[in-house]
Formats: sequence, C-alpha cells, structure tokens
Amino acid sequence: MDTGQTNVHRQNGVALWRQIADRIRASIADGDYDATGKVPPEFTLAAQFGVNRHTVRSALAALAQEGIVRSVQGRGTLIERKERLNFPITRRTRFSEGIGDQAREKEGLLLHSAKEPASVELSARLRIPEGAQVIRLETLRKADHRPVSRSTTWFPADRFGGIEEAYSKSGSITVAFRMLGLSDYLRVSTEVTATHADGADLADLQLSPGAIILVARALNTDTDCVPVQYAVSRFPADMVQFTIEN
Amino acid sequence: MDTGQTNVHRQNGVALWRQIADRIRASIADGDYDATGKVPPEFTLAAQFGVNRHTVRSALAALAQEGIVRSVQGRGTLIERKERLNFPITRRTRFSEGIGDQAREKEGLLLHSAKEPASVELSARLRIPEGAQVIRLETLRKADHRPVSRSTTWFPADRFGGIEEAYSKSGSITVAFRMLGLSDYLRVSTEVTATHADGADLADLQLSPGAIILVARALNTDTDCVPVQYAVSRFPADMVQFTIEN
DNA sequence: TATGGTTGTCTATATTAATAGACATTTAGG
DNA sequence: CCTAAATGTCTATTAATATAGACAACCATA
Repeated sequence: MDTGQTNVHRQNGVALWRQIADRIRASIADGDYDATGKVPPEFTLAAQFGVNRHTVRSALAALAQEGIVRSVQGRGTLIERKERLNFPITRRTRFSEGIGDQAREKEGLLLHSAKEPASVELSARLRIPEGAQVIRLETLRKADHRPVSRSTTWFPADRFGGIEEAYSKSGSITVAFRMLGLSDYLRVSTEVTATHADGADLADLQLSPGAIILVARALNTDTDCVPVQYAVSRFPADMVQFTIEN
Repeated sequence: MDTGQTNVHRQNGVALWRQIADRIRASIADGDYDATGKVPPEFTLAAQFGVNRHTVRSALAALAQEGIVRSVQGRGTLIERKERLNFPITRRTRFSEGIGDQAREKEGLLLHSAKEPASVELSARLRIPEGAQVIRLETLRKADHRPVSRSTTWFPADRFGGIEEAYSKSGSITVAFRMLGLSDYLRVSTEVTATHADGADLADLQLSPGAIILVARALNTDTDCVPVQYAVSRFPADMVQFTIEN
C-alpha cells in the first residue's frame, strides 16, 4: 500500500491550489474520507501538502465551486458528491446499458447535426469512398442530470439518413439504429487516450479548467462487419473509468 | 469541420504557457506540422492563442526541455521527437509484443521488489486469503531508451517465489512466468483511468510537472482462470494510446 | 455554558506569470 | 550581399499566486 505522500510541485505552470484540488478530488473519489464524510481540516491538509493554509483554502473553494464539497464554519468541509462511473467496454458496448443502475436517470441530447463529406481518416474508418456523405451528430450524455460524455459521431449518410431525428427523439443510438432498420451492432475497436479538456469540453461537461478528459475513439459495425458508426467521445476523467473484460 | 480555435483559459490555476505547451505537444503528436517539420513562428502562435509572444516562448522552452522541439535562431522551432505508442489490449495482451516494431529496443527494469501480506483489495483481485503473502515488483519499461511505463505488479508468493530474479534477468513478465513453469496466461480485465502524474511518476517517467498519465489496472489469469498477476501500470498520456479490439 | 476545534476574514509582503515594447542576432534565399 | 523572417535578450509594468500572522465567528459537546 502506498502512503500517497507524494508532494506537490512548484513552478511548473500548475498552481499549487489546483494541484491540491485535484488530489483532494481524487481522494474523495477513492473513498479515502468515507469514514467521516468530511475532508480533513484545512490546517491538517496544509501540513500534509507542505503549503500555507490559505493555499488549501483556494483548493477547497475550487472544489466547492464544482459542487464536490461544502464548507461549514465551525463544522468542517463536508463531502457533497462522490462518483466515478464505470463503463465496461465489450463487443456489445452500449452507452445506456453500460451505465446500468449506476444512475437513476439517463439522457442523450442532440446538440448539433450536419451532413458533410468524409475526411480521409473517416473514410478509412468507415470504409467508404473519400468525400462520400456522412452525417455527423454532436451529442451530450447525462446521468442523473450531470454531463458524463460529449461525443462526435459519424454515420454513412446513404444508409442512415434521418438518424438525427431518430436520435433526437429517442436519445439513444441503439434505439435510433433500430428505428432505421438496424437491429444489432458490435463494437470492434476502441482507442483510449487522455488529454486536457479544451474550451468546448469545459463548457459542455461543466468542468473546471485544467481538468483531464478520457477520449475514446470507437468503431461499431453491423453483424456483417460493415462499419456503421465511428465516434469520438470525451469523458471527465475524475468521474469515469473504463473496464475492458476479455 | 471545427476550426480548432479553442481559446486558452485564464486564472484557473493552470499557467497559460503550460496550456499552450500541452496544446502544441498534442498538435505535434497529431501530425499537424508534418508538412514543414517545424512549429509555426512564435509570432503566429501568439496571435493564434491570443497571448503575448513571451508567453509562447515559455511554452516552447518547456517543450525544448522535454526534448520535443529545438529552437534555432533565424530558422525556427524544429520538431525533434514525435511519437505516440499504441498498446493493443486483448485477451493475450503482453507488453513487449504490444510494442512490436514500434520501437527498436525494449527494456524492462526491476526497480524494487518486496514480499508483503495482501491488502483487502488485492486479496479480492487475486482470489487469495487476506494477508496471504504476495510478491510486489516495481518495474520500469523503456522503448528506445525512453521510459514508457511504470508498473506496480503483484503475484501470489506461494506459487511464484523467485519471480523477482526471473524478471530481473529477463526483463519480461512472460519469460519470468515461463521460467517458473507457467507457459501461458490471459488478460481477463483492464481498467483504464487518467490522472495527473504524481512526484514519483514525474521522476521515473521523466515527465514535466502537470503531465497526464494513463493508468491501467490489469488482471491476468492462467488458462484455468486462476489469477496469477495483478498490475497497476502508469503511462505518459502524450506518448501512449490503448486500443481495444473486440 | 465554557471550551476546543474548525472555518471566515482581514492586512501585508514576496514571488511567479503575463504583457508590452525595443532591438540584437542568426538563417535562408533572392 | 542585402533583406526578410525568424529566434534571442533586455527592461519595465501589471496581475495572479503564495506565504505569514492575527483574530473573529461558528459548531459540537463535555
């Protein structure tokens, strides 16, 4: 078991208060403070990280802004929210089933859609001619009213014309496919990377700047192995983990 | 098509120069500057990100420190290194085979080993009694002399006594297993998360502070589905991606 | 109700990050 | 060999980050 006593770094472009906020957020997600339901006192944290109490206060203020903790004078800093959703990645990966009962309410919002010619990369992924028409959907998924993923997803336009409306009505790719006559599909590959959230992600996923996002690039095919969908999805890394079961 | 013009954020604990350095690093990895082999001029970048030229210079200095670019007076800022290793995750995932021919030289170093009692979590993962002895290896893997992963990995001590030496000599888990009589093993699950690098990772993986790491928690079993190894591996996110093929 | 533990607020100071402008130095190419 | 286009270096100023200390306000509980 690690002690977790890894010190904070100075003069590297990341403010101390942000590093500390990230560490506390992770500790909360890991359940380190479950015994009390509270974050340790500011004075204790300051000693732990080797910084001034005011610096810790800045970190806690940021977490309070995110709605993760709430400070009460005289009592301490209470943990308000604690979650890390798990997404299994299998041959039959579906977003809504993946969440399962980890959330009571699930939602899929269509932010934007467009018809456009396929780029070089996209044509290779979907195995269609370069420049062939594709439909692009920009979607936002929520669980219990909190955004958990921001996706850009492409479909061959000739086969899935009208999927914008189907998704918009149902809020589910699986259902939208079914409405267009595709009863089943399979996940054939998923690429996972991580990066800092960009401006659009910050806004859509309601993150604080400097946050990390997990990026999954996924290819789905029908049962005849013909590509039907290519998607790039971005998840807040502090709320989500992927599980690959073989 | 997005413009990619996502602006940089102020007063959020992440210095502008670091945000810009991260963005440029990502652009290099994505091959955005392959046509010229150079990063755009400082003046251009400054306009692009909406900051002062000196701020861009700080970002480029950080990238130069990492060995990713090299500035030459009068010529420009040349790209020195550009890589993103791909690790396929399958039922037969092995580190060395995963790299394949993406690197000429591969290396596995044993940093530290210890025998210790299994924690609650570990006993559940390896399906052994709580407190049973396990062997812990701290390893560092390199490709072409650059560190690509830092792993902590556990084995049941009663079955794999002496694996420290076997790994130390061979630099390969697969070979070490074989030396101890286990000819084959399978990856049954992999959990992937992302976080900021901590102090130890910064040092071992030679990263600059604020860097992102991908964390993979993996369970391997023998062909009878008996757990033989549990590992937590940390990879620099800007150098690595995972691919899950189903 | 008194006390200890905790967060809230204030002032002051030093360091780091970012902007602004000017000019020197080097390289590539006409 | 001159010029345009780059990077290198310097000074100065402002804003954000971090430290330090003191004390007020509040809460739980003995």
